[in-house]
Amino acid sequence: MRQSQLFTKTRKDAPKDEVSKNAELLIRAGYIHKEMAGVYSFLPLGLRVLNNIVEIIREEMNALGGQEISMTALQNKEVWEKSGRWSDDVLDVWFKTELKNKTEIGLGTTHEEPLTAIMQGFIKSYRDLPKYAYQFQTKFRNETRAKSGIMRAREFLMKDLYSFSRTQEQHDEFYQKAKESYIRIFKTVGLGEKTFFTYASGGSFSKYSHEFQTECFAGEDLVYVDEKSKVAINKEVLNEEVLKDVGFSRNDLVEKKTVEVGNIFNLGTRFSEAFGLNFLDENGEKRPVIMGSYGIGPGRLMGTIVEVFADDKGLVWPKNVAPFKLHLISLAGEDEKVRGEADALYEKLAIAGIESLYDDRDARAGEKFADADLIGIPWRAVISAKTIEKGIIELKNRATGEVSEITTDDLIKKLK
RNA sequence: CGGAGUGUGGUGUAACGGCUAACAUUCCUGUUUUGGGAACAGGCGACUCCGGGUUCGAAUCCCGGCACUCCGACCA
Repeated sequence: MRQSQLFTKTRKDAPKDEVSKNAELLIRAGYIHKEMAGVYSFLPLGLRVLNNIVEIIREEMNALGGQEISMTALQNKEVWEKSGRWSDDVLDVWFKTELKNKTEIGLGTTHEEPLTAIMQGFIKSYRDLPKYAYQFQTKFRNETRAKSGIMRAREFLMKDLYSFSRTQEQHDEFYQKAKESYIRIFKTVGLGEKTFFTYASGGSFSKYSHEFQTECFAGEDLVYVDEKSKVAINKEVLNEEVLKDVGFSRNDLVEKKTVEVGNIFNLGTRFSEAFGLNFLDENGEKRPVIMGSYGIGPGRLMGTIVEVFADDKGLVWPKNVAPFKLHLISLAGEDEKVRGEADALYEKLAIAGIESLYDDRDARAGEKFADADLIGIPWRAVISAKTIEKGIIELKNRATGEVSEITTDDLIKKLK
C-alpha cells in the first residue's frame, strides 16, 4: 500500500488521556481511534494486525475440527433465564436495553446460552457427538473500570470455541488438543517464550480451569511460574493442595505479573442440563452433553504484543502479525530516477506476493524514518540515490536495529 | 462502586479575577532545502466540557452535572 494513500497519519504526541503504552503508541501510529473509555475503533493498519491475529487463530480452530459460526450480539432474555444468568446479581457486566414494545434484551457478554439453545435442535444422538463450533464476535461487557487501552475494553472482539462431547473422556481428549493448539497460537504470534499455561480457578464443574498468561508489566494477574516446565499457578488458587496436584515445590516458583490472553475450561453439564441438551446413547439412555469453552481475545492479544515488544521509538511487530512484511522507503525527493526505481521495486515486491507499505510521500528522510520506527513493521528497506549507485537496497531490522545491504532478489527470498 | 486527579484550536501546553485567550505542533500558500521528525515568511483553526451562581468583569472563584485518567474493589 502506498503510504501517500493511507488516510491515517502519525502524531508526535499521544492524547493526554491515554497512559497505557499500547493505547499511546497505537493511537500515535494511527492504528486505533478511541471512541470512549474502553471502546476503540480499528483503523486500516490496526485492522490488518487484528485480522492477522484472527487468521492465525482461525487456522488453528479449523485444524481442531471447529466449525465457524457467527452468533448475534442482541440476546434474548428468555434464553438467559434458563441458566439463571440474566440477573445482574449473577452476571453484573450486562448491557441491557429494550425493544420499542418494552421487551428486554441484552448485548452478548458470552455465548454459552444461545449456542446451547441452538445445538438443542441438532444434537440428538451419540452419533452427533463430538461437535465443535466457534466464532469471532464482538462482546459487550459493562466493566466498572475499563483500563489499559485495548487490554480491558467494554466492547471487544473475542474468539469463543465451544465443545460438545459424549463423555468426560472424549471431552478431556479434546481439551488437551485445544491446549496444544493454544500453545501454538501464542507461539505463532510471537509470545511463546513469555506465555505460561496456568492453573486457575475451575468453577463448579472441575477443580481447575486453565489460563494462558503472558508475562507483561501492564498485566493484572499474578502467577507463580515453574521455570523448568513453563507452567504456572495463578495466585488466586495457590495453596498446598494445588502444589501437590501440579507437583510443584513452592521454592521453585517465581512470581510474575501477567496478562490473561486465553483461557479454556470445562463447563461439564452446567448448560446442557439447564437447556435439556441431551442425547441418546448406544443403549437408548438419555444423557446430558459435556461442554467446554475456550476463549481468546484478539484485541487484548494485540495490546499484549504491543506492551511486550514496543520500545522507546514505537511499535515493534513480530513478523506474523505485522500489518505489512516490509516498510519500503523512498528517499527520492525531486530525483525522478530514484522515484522510478522505488516504484519499480514496490511493484516487483507486490508481484512476488510481498505486501509492503511504500512510503512514497514527499517528506524528508528524518520524518520517514521516525514514522517507520513508530509504525513498527519488522523490516525497513531504503531506496535512495546512494543505494542505487551501489546497486543494493538498505535493509534494517526494526527489532534489533541491525542494518544490512541486500539485492532485490535476496530481499524477495528473505521475505517470502 | 469507593478514593484521587484532570477537562483550553485536531494534538500537546500557557494565561494574577482584568486588552482581541498565548505558544508549539498538525494543516494550507510560497521560497529555500533533501539520509534521522529542516529554515524562513504568511495563513486557516476555540461559544476555554455542559448548566447554574458570585462579580463592574470568570478559562480562572463557588455549586451541580458529564467525560477522561489513575489507585482500590469487581472481572462469568
